[in-house]
Amino acid sequence: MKISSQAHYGLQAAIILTKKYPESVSATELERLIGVSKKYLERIMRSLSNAGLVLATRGVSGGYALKDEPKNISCGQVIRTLEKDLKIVDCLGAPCSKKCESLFVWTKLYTGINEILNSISLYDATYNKGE
Amino acid sequence: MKISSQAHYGLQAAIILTKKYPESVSATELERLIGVSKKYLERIMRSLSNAGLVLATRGVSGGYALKDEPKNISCGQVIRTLEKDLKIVDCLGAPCSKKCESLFVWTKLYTGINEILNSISLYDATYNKGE
DNA sequence: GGTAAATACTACTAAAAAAGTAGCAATTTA
DNA sequence: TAAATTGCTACTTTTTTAGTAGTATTTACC
Repeated sequence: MKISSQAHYGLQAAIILTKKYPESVSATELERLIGVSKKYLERIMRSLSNAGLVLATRGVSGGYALKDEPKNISCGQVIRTLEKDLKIVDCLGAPCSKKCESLFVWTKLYTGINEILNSISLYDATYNKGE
Repeated sequence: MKISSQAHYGLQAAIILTKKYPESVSATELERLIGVSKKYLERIMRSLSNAGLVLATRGVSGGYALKDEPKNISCGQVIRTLEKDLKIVDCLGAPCSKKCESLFVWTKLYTGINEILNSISLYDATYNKGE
């Protein structure tokens, strides 16, 4: 029940992009700000780019920028992209062989987690911390 | 962000104990019902017993029984016991070295997960599935 | 046109965590 | 005393995660 380092770094990066929005930020700069290898961050950012949340620009003075306003992107979108859709148990899609009686609980938990993360926009995560 | 097999099996077992409450159920019978090795279940049940949620009785005709009424035990208690307190990121207790800006989100998520699981009693998990 | 700075992609390795097994000890009932 | 049960601990195997490395491609600027 741990958040992966990719989701952790990815959300940090998204918050950084929020602060710079609509400018773009290179992996080199993210490395400096977050303290993780550029190569690893590149892969994370590429996932966010493939998911359509981030716009990647190549070449000198390129980098990564949010593709939409920070109020229109949720933390859920970022985290689901980097965390295998947050399926907390395998039997959420296909029920356990041994008619898993606890499915009700996992479903409620899964739904709740998604609601929470969908309700926090990147803007909120960045600026409304006191709320 | 996966639930561990221990928490999964443990909740299934707790639901079985709920159905039999206040009778006790042996690991051998749990093995038959859940389809996982008795030895593994013993360890899981021992954790629940050590946590004070389950009463373990040794000897012939012994087994495991809920220590309190199913309405008074929450799924949160069961799952926190088997899932290292659900601390989804390490920096929940001690903040990241790199002043982790995403902590706000993880805190909200952590709180929400606990609220959900605390709000579902074993009774609910067993009988109120339609709700 | 060349060079430097940037992302894209894939394959690989190493470390950590989780899952599950095995064996023996202790307890209890009959 | 025997059988059925939980208690404990150490071990092994498997899976997952984390992180690295190398090469290709694109772009801006001189």
